[in-house]
Amino acid sequence: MKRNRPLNEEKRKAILKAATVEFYEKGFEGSSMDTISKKANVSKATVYNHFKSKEELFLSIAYMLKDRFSQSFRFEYTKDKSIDEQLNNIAKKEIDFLTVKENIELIQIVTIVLIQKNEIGVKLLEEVNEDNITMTTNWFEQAHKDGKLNIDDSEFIARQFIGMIKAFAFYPQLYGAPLLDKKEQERVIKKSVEMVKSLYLVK
Amino acid sequence: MKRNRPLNEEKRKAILKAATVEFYEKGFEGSSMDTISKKANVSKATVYNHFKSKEELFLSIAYMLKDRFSQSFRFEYTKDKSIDEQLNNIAKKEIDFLTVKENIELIQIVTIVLIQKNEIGVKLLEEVNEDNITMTTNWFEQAHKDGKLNIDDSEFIARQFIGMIKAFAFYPQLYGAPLLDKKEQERVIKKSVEMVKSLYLVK
Amino acid sequence: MKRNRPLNEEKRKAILKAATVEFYEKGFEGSSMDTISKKANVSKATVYNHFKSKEELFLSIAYMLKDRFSQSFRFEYTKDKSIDEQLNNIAKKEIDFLTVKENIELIQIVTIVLIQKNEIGVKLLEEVNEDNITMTTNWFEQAHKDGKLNIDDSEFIARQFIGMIKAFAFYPQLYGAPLLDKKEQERVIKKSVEMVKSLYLVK
Amino acid sequence: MKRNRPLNEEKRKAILKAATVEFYEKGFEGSSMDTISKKANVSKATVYNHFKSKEELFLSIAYMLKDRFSQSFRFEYTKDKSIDEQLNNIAKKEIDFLTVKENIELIQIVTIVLIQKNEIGVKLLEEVNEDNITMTTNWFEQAHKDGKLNIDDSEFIARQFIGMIKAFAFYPQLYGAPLLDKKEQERVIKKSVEMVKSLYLVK
DNA sequence: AATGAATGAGTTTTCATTCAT
DNA sequence: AATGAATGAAAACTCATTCAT
Repeated sequence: MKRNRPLNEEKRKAILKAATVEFYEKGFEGSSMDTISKKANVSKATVYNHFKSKEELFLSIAYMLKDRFSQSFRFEYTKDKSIDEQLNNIAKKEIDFLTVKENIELIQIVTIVLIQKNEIGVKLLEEVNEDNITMTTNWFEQAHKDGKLNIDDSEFIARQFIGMIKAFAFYPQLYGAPLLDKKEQERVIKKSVEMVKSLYLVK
Repeated sequence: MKRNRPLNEEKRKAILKAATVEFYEKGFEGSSMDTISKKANVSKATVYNHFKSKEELFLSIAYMLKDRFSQSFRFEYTKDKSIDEQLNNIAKKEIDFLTVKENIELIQIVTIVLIQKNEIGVKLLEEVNEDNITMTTNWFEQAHKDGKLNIDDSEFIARQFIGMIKAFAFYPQLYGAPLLDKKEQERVIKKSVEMVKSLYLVK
Repeated sequence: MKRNRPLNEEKRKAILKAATVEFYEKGFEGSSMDTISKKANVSKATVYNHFKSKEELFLSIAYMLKDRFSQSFRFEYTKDKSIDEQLNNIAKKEIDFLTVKENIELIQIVTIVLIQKNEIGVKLLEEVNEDNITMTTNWFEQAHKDGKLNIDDSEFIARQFIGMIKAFAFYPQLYGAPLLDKKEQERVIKKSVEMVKSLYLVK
Repeated sequence: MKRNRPLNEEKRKAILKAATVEFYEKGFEGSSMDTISKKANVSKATVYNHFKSKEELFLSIAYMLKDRFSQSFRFEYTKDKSIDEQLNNIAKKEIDFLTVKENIELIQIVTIVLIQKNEIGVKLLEEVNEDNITMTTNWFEQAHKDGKLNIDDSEFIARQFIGMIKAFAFYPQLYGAPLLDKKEQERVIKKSVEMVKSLYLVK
């Protein structure tokens, strides 16, 4: 008469959810398949039916992160909008992503593994970051070509710009600092844009 | 007649060395006292004679980091030198510390633990970071009082300045990027100083 | 195709049996889960699947003792039988329980733990003993009310009566003396009953 | 400059004292030479200089018990005093010994080991008990020869008499019950003597 | 005689994974 | 697909004992 137990796809989701919480709270090594299965209200063997190892379970979560990021961080240079407006948009997109609690948690999870160099997921987080830089680099390059910015090394500027944002909105949070509130977000955006304009804008 | 076996202080050092490597490679949870003792060529019980738990062993290493940092990151505002020169010095000190492989390794070790929120070493790394910011904030405040910089929130500027440096010289390395070479170091210093001057210098 | 290996309930029984022997031979502290699992022909982890700690395993055994005792030591005062007959019955019940080798072993196991004051099982053995005394006290009280025995403190008499029996049939055995044979049992019963009658019977 | 550390014989005593406490609190298996040496404020190696093993240390303590008992439990039948007076004396000696906290503690320590059948000290406690019984048996035999008591099996009576006393003053205490106070002691003595007289005194 | 340091063997317990049903 | 039960391997930590000084 065991009712109320999710089946199939529901079980899969329950496992992923439980695992995310568990990995976030205890890291990869600190988490146990036993606890995960209990939290998901599912037998341990069922976990193994869905994910063939702890590593694969972890990777599934990591890829959720990448997908989520890829979807939210898309933009292209356009002549139709001012440099100021476009820079503001880019900064906003970045910050929006980084001020969602769930995203930071996912990043923390993956970061631990990445730093531990367990090989798992290393490429993954690199990819996320490079997507980020590449996209921004392209934007700066085109702004340069369009004669709006005075730039010699677009990738350096891209890293500088993104770096400034992350310096306030990401790295501290990685170490447990609280997410930025609206006002702080706006200030960071404003200051980052100002910096680029002040240093590189063609007058 | 067992000769050639290091005694006492030497064993302690051997253990610390082995543990540093082990923690670096596998993180706190991933490392085992068994492996550490073997790498140090010492019995497991000896490790426990010197450090009464895995946690204490880890903390001993973590405190080495803090000491090392505290000693190398000291400076004060002076009217005798130009803003430019002083900013260059601060940036250089920061980067010098961050381009020593051993320091980055120690930071990585502590970072994992910090993110895992194992409570161990949480305060420690916070302290290191806050020392850093406080010292720089003070410097900016005094430069402001001295009428050289046009500033409203010194702490924000301090974080912006240190953040810029770390964006190139620390966070990527935390994720496994190679340490900066001399040329790159100089460029980062130059650009960070330029940014501050360009935004806040009183002309 | 591993056949012939007992499953489930059989394993549980095998573990309990092995543990009983082990605890009996070496006491709680002296026994190891390793040895127990080997004796039960079961992996150590299996032992832990069935009993979540050494302590719980021990308690399971201890409670078997209590149940066994509670079931065998029940009686009530009745006017339909003579004092002599009833006292004989009580003594016999007590002695019957104490001349079963398995019972003495269980008591020995629990006794060690009790004396070591490990808290485990302390209450348990107290309960067993108090059941014993309470039941007998009640009997004496009713015999007194019925005008058959001349008694001022029924609990003292109960302890005296049970104490006499145990002095021969329990305490020496606790220290390794052999169980009483039939003849000895009868003599102890006879003498204990005689003592009560001689001291308290209303003539 | 380490002062205040006892030397030589003092160290020996300190070790014995610490060990007694430790064995009492945790039993033989539960105690560790490490803790004992620390409690005695002495190095572990020093403990081994005085007692070549944990077992020997334990035995030294056990023999203290035997000596103490032998010295306090001596008496002989005499025609010069009444049966009543002599029985009272015997019971008193027994109870006096059993109402000294230290003695009970020593007995508890040895009992655990005895029950665990670690072989250590088995003979020892048997000896103590047999001394006890033998001495009392002799007394009863002579009282019988002297025509004062009507007895067929002096050893049985001796066990009955001593058993009655122990039933109140020893076994419960072995299990943690509080020592008897003066009034209780007197009552037990009185009732035990009464029992013997009532059953076996020649009128 | 005394000790600080060292150690091999052992302790309880947990884990990722497999297997029979 | 789902599960209860089983397990080998490894984890952190402790212990009685030895040895060089």
